Amino acid sequence: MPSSAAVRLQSRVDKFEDRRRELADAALLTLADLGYARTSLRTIADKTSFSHGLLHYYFADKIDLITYCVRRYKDACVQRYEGLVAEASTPDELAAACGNGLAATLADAPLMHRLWYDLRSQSLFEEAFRDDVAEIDGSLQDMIWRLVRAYADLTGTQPTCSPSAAYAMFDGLFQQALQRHLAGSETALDDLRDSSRDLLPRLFV
Amino acid sequence: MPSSAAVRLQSRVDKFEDRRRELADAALLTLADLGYARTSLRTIADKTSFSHGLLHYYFADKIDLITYCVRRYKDACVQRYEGLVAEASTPDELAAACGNGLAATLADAPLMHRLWYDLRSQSLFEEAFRDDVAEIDGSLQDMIWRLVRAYADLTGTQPTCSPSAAYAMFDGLFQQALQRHLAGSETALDDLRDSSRDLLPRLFV
DNA sequence: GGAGAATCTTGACAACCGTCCAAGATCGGG
DNA sequence: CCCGATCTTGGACGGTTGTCAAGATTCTCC
Repeated sequence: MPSSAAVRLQSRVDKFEDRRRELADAALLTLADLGYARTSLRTIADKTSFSHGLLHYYFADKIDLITYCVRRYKDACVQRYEGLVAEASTPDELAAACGNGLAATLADAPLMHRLWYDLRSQSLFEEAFRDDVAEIDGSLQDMIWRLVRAYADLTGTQPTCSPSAAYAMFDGLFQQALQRHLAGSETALDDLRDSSRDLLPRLFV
Repeated sequence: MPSSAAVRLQSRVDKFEDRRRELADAALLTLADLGYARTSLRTIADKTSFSHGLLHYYFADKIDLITYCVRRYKDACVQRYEGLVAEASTPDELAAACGNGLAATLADAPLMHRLWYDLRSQSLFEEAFRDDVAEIDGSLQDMIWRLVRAYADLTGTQPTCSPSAAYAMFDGLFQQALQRHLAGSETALDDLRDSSRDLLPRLFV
């Protein structure tokens, strides 16, 4: 049983963490709208009801804030996608679910994905982003690889490419679809659905 | 035969264009080093021997400068890659040349490619970049598709994916390799070589 | 209920940005 | 050689940024 001091400490930490989440969720809207480079702590504060000092009270700096935001979102994203893909019982069903899942994920919150790619690009320049980006990339790669292995189980065959290559190709399709979708293309989502459905079997030849 | 006035005008325009190129090439070094968001016209001026006013004399604004720079580089890049791939006479040779070419391109100037991906990400937020990015993307997609068709000719088969999907997948591999290469991975180049060599035949099943 | 810690607001600060401009340097044709 | 066009410089301006600290407010616990 924890001491009462420990309980107090815990609840204080929880409260701090809750508030962080609250601020992050509010900030995420502005961040997703304007992107990393164009968003200042002041802009975020103006668009919410918080003061700019408060953000600095809960987050060490801009980098701390944005990585917290994106990490939070991507976790939810992976979890959601896993659900969409879990039910397939034949290879074709799984391939279709893969395409549908990616298209649905993209359609659901394109601006969030845009922010993710923004953050990943920034990490190529800003050392401070690298670790968090690598971790998110890793979780996405795992997500894709679970999909590939599920397909392998259903077909009784073995994939002929590495996990990172599989992730890279799906990611390329997804990123291009996002780009076209945001540019107003009507067919971007359907193309993503088709091309990612077709990609899955290609990984086994 | 042009009038003497026209000759003078022409030479003046040429001179202006030459100077633009000269400034752009100098700016490109700093831009590739720091990325779009972190680079100001003043920083560029400091790192070169030009004044910041001069940059503004030859380029309307920062966007004008950076798009000019990247477009200039990517043109050279496409031309170079085409040469590397032109000589293959069997499907396997072509696939190998494809992988070697991409790896060589990446190894040659990773910072330039980093800048390109930075620019492309910014274009998702900044309307002003869209047209130039779309044009560069188009030329890269054409480059890849010429490769795919050459492979089709050598094998006597037909590709089973769209030009944009083919480009997206190669681009995904390339981007991931860049990311890992810059993070210090020893195997990134070899992995790119292998995975892109393997990708080519996958597009025909 | 009041002392002390926490949460939050507000304003100030220096640094930096893109832009613009006036004045000096340089060049080229007459 | 000189004059006007072109090129280049460097500084001034208004605006924005991240950071910080001092004070106001709220909460917690005795």
